[in-house]
Amino acid sequence: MATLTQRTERRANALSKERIVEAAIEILDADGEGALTFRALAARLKTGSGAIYWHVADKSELLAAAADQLVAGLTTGAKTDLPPREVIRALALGVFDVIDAHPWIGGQLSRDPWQHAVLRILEGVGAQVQALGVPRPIQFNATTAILSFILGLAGQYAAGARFFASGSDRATLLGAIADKWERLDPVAYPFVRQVAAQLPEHDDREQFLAGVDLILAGIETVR
Amino acid sequence: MATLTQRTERRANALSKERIVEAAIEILDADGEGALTFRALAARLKTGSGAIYWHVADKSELLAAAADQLVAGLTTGAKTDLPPREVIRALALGVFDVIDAHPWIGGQLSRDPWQHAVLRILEGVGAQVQALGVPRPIQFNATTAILSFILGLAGQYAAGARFFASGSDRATLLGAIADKWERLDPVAYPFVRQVAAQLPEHDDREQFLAGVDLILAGIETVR
DNA sequence: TGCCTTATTGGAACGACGTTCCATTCATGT
DNA sequence: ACATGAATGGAACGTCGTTCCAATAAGGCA
Repeated sequence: MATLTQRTERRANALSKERIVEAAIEILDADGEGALTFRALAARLKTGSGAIYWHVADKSELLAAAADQLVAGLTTGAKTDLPPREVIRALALGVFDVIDAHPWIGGQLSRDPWQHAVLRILEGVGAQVQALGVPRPIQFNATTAILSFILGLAGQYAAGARFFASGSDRATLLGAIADKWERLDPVAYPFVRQVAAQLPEHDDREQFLAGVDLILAGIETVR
Repeated sequence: MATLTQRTERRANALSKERIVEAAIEILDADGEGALTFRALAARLKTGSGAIYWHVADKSELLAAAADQLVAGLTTGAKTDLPPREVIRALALGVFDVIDAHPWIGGQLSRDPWQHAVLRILEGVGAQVQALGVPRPIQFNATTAILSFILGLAGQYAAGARFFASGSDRATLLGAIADKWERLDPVAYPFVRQVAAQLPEHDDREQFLAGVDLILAGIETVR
């Protein structure tokens, strides 16, 4: 164990999984998903790409570790003094805000449902579903329904970030899509044409919360 | 227009977007997402990769076209003689089955929510939500809730396909994950530990349908 | 019929990526 | 001091999406 303590300080400014993940998050936040390469990472850490592989198995492990670090900040600080329903809403909104602040997480979460970060969300939601008084046989289904909804939105949000990153501002691009929707065939796409007007002005966060509430309302009908 | 007709037959066995998309789907179905490269596509079509770019802008357009072709088969044959609730269930199950049969579509749908294939699903669900008698202001939110859930599951299913493709059979791998879940810290992960046992034996399709029903139940509370 | 024009083709080449490899460095226990 | 092994850094490999361009082949036109 003395060996272990020494091992972490063998060199000043030693490389470590923590420092690598930290640098990865900085790159991802600053320049998006596409900017995270082992070359860019090595440059930022002033080392070679080979050295990184001594601490991290591959890129997917690195991304999973980066996502887990940010999701952990959500689930460990959860409050339990609120009613379950409110805890779920707060947790879901927390995930939304993390994705909003770090859009690359959206892609990462929806890409691999078995990473630890997703497990944290599953536990956070599941415990509250249980506390909600949902019968045990359907707790799993109810929880994964909420989780799937969250991950679905995560993916959409990440795609949005990729899209809006390219130059023009959000309102203009959404307006362009709304225009396209309005010019669709009225016979084949009546609904899409109708909601096109709401697209540029709708609030993602509000819409997300509405979805969570809808599922919660559904869960309460079987409680 | 004569020119146009001739253009399509200028050469025998001429390359076309249709033939390219068809070949892409064959590769994707046979060997999965990772197998679709322009080199593999060119080899199957007995041409060069450069020629493909004459008919298709880039890989994302190709994937979107492939996904759209399979989703179109679902939404165009939709029945309207059933109650809206049943049409939504049937449509959702249709999407599930397409993803089940072609797991690469799951990744593609969740990666880009603005592709035409997703628009088709949005229209299919939205029209029925409308028919369900949902008040107009919340039709958009209700529809995107269902859509997000479907896309979330799509992403998870695609990840599952990637995972299960690697060697071992599904039951064994799920059992291994369940084992890992059961060995988690009982204080931090009580819920996950409890549902671990259900993991290897649960039916994805049934769980998916349960989620759809949950959201539908929630929608009916605001109808 | 023979040329000319242009859409289309096929494959070489480019730059970037994840990953592997390995000679080198450096703190440590002897 | 010196041998050991963890850790490093950068070259090199194979593959990918994409670009580029010389070669081709099928009309229209003389």
